[in-house]
Amino acid sequence: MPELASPERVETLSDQVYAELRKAVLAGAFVPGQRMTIRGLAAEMKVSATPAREALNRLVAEGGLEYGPGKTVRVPAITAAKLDEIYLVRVPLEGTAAELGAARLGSRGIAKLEAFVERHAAALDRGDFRASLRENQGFHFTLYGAAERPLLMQVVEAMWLRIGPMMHLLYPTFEANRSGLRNHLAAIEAVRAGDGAALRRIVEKDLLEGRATMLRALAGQAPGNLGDAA
Amino acid sequence: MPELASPERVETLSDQVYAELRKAVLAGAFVPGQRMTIRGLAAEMKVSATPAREALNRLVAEGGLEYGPGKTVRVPAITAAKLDEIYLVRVPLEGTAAELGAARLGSRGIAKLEAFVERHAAALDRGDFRASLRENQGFHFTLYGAAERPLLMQVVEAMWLRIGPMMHLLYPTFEANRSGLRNHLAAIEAVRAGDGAALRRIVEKDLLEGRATMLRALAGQAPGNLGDAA
DNA sequence: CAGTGTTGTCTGTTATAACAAACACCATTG
DNA sequence: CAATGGTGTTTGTTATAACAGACAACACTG
Repeated sequence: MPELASPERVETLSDQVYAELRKAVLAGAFVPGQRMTIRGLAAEMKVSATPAREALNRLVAEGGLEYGPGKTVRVPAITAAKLDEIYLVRVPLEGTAAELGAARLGSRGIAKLEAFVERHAAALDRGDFRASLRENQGFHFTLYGAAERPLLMQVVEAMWLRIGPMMHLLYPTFEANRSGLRNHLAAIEAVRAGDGAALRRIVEKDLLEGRATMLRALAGQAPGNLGDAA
Repeated sequence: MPELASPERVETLSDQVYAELRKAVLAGAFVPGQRMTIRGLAAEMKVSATPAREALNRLVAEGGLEYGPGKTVRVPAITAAKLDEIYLVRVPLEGTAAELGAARLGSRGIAKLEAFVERHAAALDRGDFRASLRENQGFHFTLYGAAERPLLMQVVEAMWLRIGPMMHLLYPTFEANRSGLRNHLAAIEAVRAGDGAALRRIVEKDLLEGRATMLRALAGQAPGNLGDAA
């Protein structure tokens, strides 16, 4: 037996299209209201309609995309109510994930968190917004991932997927990002101190500040909202 | 214009198969470890492979089914760790949903809850286990649904979907169901009193008692577990 | 009798074609 | 010039066929 590599797990075309699409949504690559077509996606990814359709439907089932009028698929529009609801779920779950994760992060894990904070700061310094989002995301997911609770993680990721398209709202607000950075530093301190309750409070604060920033941006610059509110 | 009926919302075959399958999983109609094939489902529902495959994949994306070795689809197996994780999510979210729902239930809503409790009791009295599960589910979903938070509801439903296949574990334990009934009565009292905090505590108690019952049943009668733990 | 190779069936995957509905555009008509 | 009709294109939906891999059974061979 020359190779021990995974005997299962064949990456199907559907999986690849889905993964690509998901990554794009998570990174905020699409603007809310944007319509996506099966054949359009298929052509772009050089596959037939079947895998494209499947990837689209899978993402809709997960909540990253939604059905518009008829059966067109589009990037969900933003409303304050939806944003509130997302945080209604995020706050308790990510608080829990952080607490559980902190207990399992070794010094190795803490070092990874510090590296994320460092790159996050650097990205902000050079004004690279996309990179700062990526590092922010990496920090959170590393912390939560240490909890090794796949279901919890899956639900949290589903929430981030919905937040993705809202990210473009934050482009102008670098101060909020700076504040997030400070929260991350405080979180690392709490992890070091082994103070789970404090960590939860800090994570909640971090999330709620982000929520406030988004709500402000939403109220400010989106009187004519993109996409339908349905 | 002779008819004002919904001009959108065409129920596709995929939707129908999906809805049917989802209902079955939620009702605990499948035993964990059971394998399902695309063509088998297609034949049973008298459709071609395409809608069957789509329904299956949609349910997998939602977490109600899972991929086994290769790419076979099966009903997820039960482990204590998974059960714990489900409740890690359920407890805070359903507590929140209950609190929000209670504030919006009118006397009309309270009457509906009472009706569920009454039918629940009747089902237990005549030993109709399936009906008792249905009434229990109806009680919870009515309470949560009043909150009118579709996203919160969606996440909660996804959790119930995973619990569905475990329901058969509870067949013998009618006492636990009786206890659940008492919790529901207490919940109605808390709703009447407008005491959200108390309601949350009662809901949490209800859930954790159910969790304990399931863990006990799992430890007792499943040394040789069905399906793979993967 | 044990082992091995072959074959047939069943699996999911993917591309494709036929279909109906929705939509937009454009020409024709009032 | 405005309204209306038709037409062609694009949409998602579904069935189907071709395909490759997995698996089991069975027969053949040692």
